[in-house]
Amino acid sequence: MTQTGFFERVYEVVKQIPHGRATSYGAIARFLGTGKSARMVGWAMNAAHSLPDVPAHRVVNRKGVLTGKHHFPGTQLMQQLLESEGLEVQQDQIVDFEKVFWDPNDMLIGNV
DNA sequence: CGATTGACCGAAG
DNA sequence: CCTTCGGCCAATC
Repeated sequence: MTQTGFFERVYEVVKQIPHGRATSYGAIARFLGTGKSARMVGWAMNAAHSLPDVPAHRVVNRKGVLTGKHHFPGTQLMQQLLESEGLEVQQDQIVDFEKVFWDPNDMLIGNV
């Protein structure tokens, strides 16, 4: 373990996302310190396909748009998953995203 | 090993 | 609103 790789860190963060919340790639990237390399988070998600504990559907882009829904099986699966968690999704975009937005740092704050 | 791509972000035109 | 560019890093071709 050790020195958790970049991907593992992303997984850990994504797995900590509270139920009914969502975060953005950039937020995670920034939290990990990668900041500008938010793309790597996206790549991590791609690899996360094998991980059952990585709710990629809770990870959206900065605007709260379900950019990665195309990577999910089906067509509305991602949206349905979010709606299943009490979120509102319209036109591939999370409603009141700023209200459901969960910052990884909040995880630390709540732990204190 | 070089070039391309990718579930992004932000700024600029 | 749309396109272009820079950045950052890893995986793939």
